[in-house]
Amino acid sequence: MDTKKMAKIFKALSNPNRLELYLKIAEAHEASFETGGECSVADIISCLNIGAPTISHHIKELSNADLITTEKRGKFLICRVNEKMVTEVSKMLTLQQPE
Amino acid sequence: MDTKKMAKIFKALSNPNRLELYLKIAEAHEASFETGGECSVADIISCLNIGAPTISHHIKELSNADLITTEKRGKFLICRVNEKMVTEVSKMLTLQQPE
DNA sequence: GAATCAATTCGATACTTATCGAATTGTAAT
DNA sequence: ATTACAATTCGATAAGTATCGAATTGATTC
Repeated sequence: MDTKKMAKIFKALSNPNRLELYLKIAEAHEASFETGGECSVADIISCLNIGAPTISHHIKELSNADLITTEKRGKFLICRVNEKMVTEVSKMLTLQQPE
Repeated sequence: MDTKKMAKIFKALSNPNRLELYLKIAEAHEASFETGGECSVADIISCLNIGAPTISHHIKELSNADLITTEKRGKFLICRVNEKMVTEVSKMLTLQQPE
């Protein structure tokens, strides 16, 4: 991964509200027994105190950085973490060699 | 670590030039046999194509986010990665439990 | 098809910030 | 003390962005 792409990923996580979005999605991913590993935008809106347009914008940034994937299901937009990307970034941060 | 602090760390890495600064310092850290694990601001200036004032600013941001530590030695400012912080962030990113 | 709810788009605003050149401080060498 | 070099501070500018309210699209239900 080049540094430009890497910087984009960190930028996506650099806003406190957006980071909370990511963490919420990541928590749903961890608690996959209860949640199925997924999390709708509506869930996020109801638990964070910011407007829907802003959240929509943030979701797009996370998705654009390939940190999450999204899937439209009926009225809802379902979000999941892109586990592969996240672990890759985590390793680059600590300069670990890819396997 | 709270999300605000975490966001600050990611913000520090969200600028491509600043990320290159960090990676340069981190590489010196890895290659500690040759470099002693350290890296001066002068080194960085000579290998990146941006002005000294900008670099000074970036160094301060990295340091402010506790990603690096600095130490004045003679005319030079010596930078090192704060390994502890980096591994902690890396774990939070992937939601690993602290040990 | 009217009403409802999820989500997005649009336009505007206020705020932040990356970068620069010029000037300054601080340290070391001559 | 003068010169030289490392780094910082200052002031300015241009670009980016987080957020909002209003309006819109798209899907579901009645």
